[in-house]
Amino acid sequence: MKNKHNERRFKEKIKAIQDTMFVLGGKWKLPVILSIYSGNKRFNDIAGSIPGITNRVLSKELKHLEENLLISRTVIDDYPVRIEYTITDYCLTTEEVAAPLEKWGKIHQKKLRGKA
Amino acid sequence: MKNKHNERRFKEKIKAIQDTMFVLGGKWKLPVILSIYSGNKRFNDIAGSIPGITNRVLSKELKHLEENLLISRTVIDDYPVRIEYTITDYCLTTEEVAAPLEKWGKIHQKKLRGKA
DNA sequence: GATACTTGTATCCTAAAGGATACTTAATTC
DNA sequence: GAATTAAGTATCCTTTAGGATACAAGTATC
Repeated sequence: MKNKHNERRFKEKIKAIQDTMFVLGGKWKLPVILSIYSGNKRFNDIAGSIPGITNRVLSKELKHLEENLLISRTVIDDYPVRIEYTITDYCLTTEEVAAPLEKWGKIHQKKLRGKA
Repeated sequence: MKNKHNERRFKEKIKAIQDTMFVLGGKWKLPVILSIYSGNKRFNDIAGSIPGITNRVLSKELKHLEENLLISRTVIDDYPVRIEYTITDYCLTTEEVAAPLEKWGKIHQKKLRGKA
C-alpha cells in the first residue's frame, strides 16, 4: 500500500463491496429478484420457479428485499387473498450486478472443467 | 415463466450466479483479492490492510482462492521463511465482478441515506 | 541458548444462513 | 359444514461463516 490516500480509497472500496454483499449476497437474493423480474408475481410461483428454495427461506428473502426497496408487496383483496410482488424501478439497477455475476460464473465453470 | 426454453435459461442463470457467489461471495474474498492486487504480498501485510479480518479467516480465504486458481502462493526460502501471494492472470477477470459490486454498493449507500 | 520474526494452525465459540415439514388463517365454493 | 386455495408462519434442526486468542515451527541473530 503506497500512501494514506490510496489506503483510504481501498477501505471505501472494501466497504462498498461488503455492503453490496450484505444486500444482494447469499444463495438466493438475486435468484428471487430474477424470478420476479421474469414474470413471477405470486409467492408460490416464485417458490416453484427457483429449484431448491423453501417457503421459510423465500419468505425471509422477500422481506429483506422489500426492506431494501428492491421489491414491493401488494395485497389484492380477492377470494383467497392474493399477494403480488413486483420489482421496483430502483431494483433495475441490480442488473448491473447480476449480469457480471452470471457472466463470471459461466467463465469459471469452464475454467474449472479445464482444470479437472 | 413463458415456456420450457426460458425456464431452462433461467435455471442456468441462477446456477451461474450461485457458482460465482460460492467462489467470490461472503464478506472477505474480494477484499483479499483487492489487497493482493494493490500490492500486498505477505500474510501480515494483507491482514493489516483489511480492517477486521482475523488470522484464521484470512488463512481460510487464501486457501479457497488458491484452490480456485485466483492466487498463487510462493515460498521464498529466506531467513524467516517468507511467503508471497500473487494474483494469477485469471484472477484479473474478477475485476468484472468487483467493479460493479463496488459501484452498486455506493449507489445503495446513497439510496438508503435518502430513505432515512 | 534466549529472543525475535513470520506464517500460519489449534481450540473453542457465537451468529447467521439455510433446510424440512407441519400447520394456520380466512374466504369461498360445494 | 367440509373442502379448497394462498400466503405465509412455527418449530426444530444442521451447516457454514466468522471471530478471539494462544501458540507452534523454523531459522537467524545476539
